[in-house]
Amino acid sequence: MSTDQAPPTLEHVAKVAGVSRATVSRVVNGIRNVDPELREAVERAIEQTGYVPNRAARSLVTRRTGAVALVVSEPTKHTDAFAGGVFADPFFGRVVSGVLSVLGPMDVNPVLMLVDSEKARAQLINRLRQDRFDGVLLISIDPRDPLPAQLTQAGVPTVMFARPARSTPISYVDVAHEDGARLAADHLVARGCKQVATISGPLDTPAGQDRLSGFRSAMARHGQAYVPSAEGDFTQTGGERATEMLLLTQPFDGLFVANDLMAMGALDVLRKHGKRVPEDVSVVGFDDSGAALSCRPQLTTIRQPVEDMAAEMARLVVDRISGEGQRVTSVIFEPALVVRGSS
Amino acid sequence: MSTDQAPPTLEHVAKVAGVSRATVSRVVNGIRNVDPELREAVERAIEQTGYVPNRAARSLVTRRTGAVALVVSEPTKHTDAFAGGVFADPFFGRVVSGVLSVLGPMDVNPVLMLVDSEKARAQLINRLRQDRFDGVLLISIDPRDPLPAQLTQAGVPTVMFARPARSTPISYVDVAHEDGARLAADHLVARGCKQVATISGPLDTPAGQDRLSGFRSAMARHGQAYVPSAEGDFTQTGGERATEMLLLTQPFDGLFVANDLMAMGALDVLRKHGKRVPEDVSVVGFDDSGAALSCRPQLTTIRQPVEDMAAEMARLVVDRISGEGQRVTSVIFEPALVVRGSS
DNA sequence: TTGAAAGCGCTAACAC
DNA sequence: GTGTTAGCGCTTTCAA
Repeated sequence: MSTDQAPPTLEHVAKVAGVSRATVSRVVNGIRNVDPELREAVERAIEQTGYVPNRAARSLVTRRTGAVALVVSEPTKHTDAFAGGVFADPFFGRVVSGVLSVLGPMDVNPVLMLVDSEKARAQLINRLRQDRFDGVLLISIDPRDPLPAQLTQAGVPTVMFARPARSTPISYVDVAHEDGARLAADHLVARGCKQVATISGPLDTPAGQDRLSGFRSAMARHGQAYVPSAEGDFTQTGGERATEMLLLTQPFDGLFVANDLMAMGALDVLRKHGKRVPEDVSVVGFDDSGAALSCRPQLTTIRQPVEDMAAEMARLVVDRISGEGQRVTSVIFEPALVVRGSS
Repeated sequence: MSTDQAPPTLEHVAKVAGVSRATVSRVVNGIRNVDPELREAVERAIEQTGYVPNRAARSLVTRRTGAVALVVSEPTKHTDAFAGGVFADPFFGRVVSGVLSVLGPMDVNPVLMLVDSEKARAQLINRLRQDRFDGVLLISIDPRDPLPAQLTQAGVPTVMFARPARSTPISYVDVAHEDGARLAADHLVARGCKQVATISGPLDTPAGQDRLSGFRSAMARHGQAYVPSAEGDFTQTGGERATEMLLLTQPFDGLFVANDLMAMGALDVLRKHGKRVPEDVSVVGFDDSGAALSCRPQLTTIRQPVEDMAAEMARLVVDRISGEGQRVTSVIFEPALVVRGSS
């Protein structure tokens, strides 16, 4: 009855069932060529002993660990983890939630790793060489991140969340940024906006580029040839600064902001300048993050199905690991307009 | 030059260095009794071959995996992962960040697990019996969660984030809830509030209880014998409802809300009822979560050093695993008042 | 269809 | 101090 008794082994089960280790192994691994009677005997023995296979022993021979790494790759260490950092963003939790929803039931658990330095990157590569992970789920922030290319080259099954900035033969899931931007444009026009402007994300990121170009071309189709824009950095302060800039140039009655965090900043600045939202300026954000709900007025925004995307990302690695999905694949999700108070 | 060449083994290194496997093993594991010259030769050979120890092989013999589980234990599966769920809360990311800050450098990586059903719980216990984790970091939401007791009983080194509702001999980190509540009380009184009220958390949770009782006793010391209160559930809507209730009873010019999310809801309802914050009612929240910054006015709140707490939690498991910290321990952190616009 | 036996790469006695 | 050796628990040829 002691707690730290040695757990039952294959050998153990074999003895109880009166068969060889090999047979037990076959049953455990669901290999067909086993006499039904023996199979049943083995199953009873497993039940009886409470046998659970030892993963270390198994992966020593199979060279598979049944583990995938969930890697967050950030350019530099953020000193204040609270203010900066992906982790502070609820987005991270949503990814985790989506990933867990598919991996959990498969008995695969993601191992969390933060890569925020050269050293950490080397360590990750090492870990992979130790056979510690069968695959990698990668969230990369920095557009100049060498990690996607390194993982591809190392031959590690990898799937990214969002298309890498540098063109790389790697699988990823993403949202149709242009379509989202178009939804925003259509909505603003439908609300009667005559003169719209936009705050873009960093233009060295795919999301920054695509949301801007998508918005511009949609507005062009609506007859507005020129859309004033200011580049932001996806942070609240960045959104504030960009709004100030925009306010200096031309008047506008509609504003598309490339993410919710910046949109929050925009809301503040607009209020400070005596502009009422949505009466004077209609605002649309992007993401549908928690921020969209916590500001006043609540944000009309473009929803990214983050959990679904993360779930798909997990499915893709699992497929690649099992050898089913050999080719590099991308899965693009459609965003949706969520109308709230800001427009 | 092929990518999938078999990685170098101990044997390999031993041959290159001209010593036995045992010696290489000693060097790798930093055991002292090795001739400096040989040690150097071995180190060169390791460098040269690019050797990295195989964790599976190692843990097969040591019965240690060098992995800890980061378990989030929720009562039931939340259908809408976005709205509900711990993961949507930025708090989760902050915990992850803190945990990673100590585990990362130690080459230990947390394995993420969500326990939201009986089945998942059984699976976790199984995983532990497979020797897959050396320790567990547990975030438990439900006050009736049997997991803390189960892990204790199973003899797994476990450290919890926040004191368990059911008294259990288990290690944990927590914040001094009463002290935080006292800070809030002192602040409200200092701001000139004459009649304060409070919205508590669920009274079946330690946080709910302690913040309420701490606030009440601090107010008693300030001469306010009775503090009207309404019980909330730590959600924004819960905060709204509780505020409505409170507004029906007696007037108040100061309000302590047991967490920021509920405080946000309170802000909305107060505004709706024509109460200005902080002119008519001073509001203080608890947590200093992202929500505190994203509402208007920004929340004066009691800051929990979540990252530090999480980091300490990680240190505690590591100590317990290495056998240094054998006794059940608790580490309590002091909260701090953060003054912003709401009071 | 089943069993015997050879390792997977490592650590830890134990002998030298 | 160093090497030899016996496993850790499992999968997987290879014979039977």
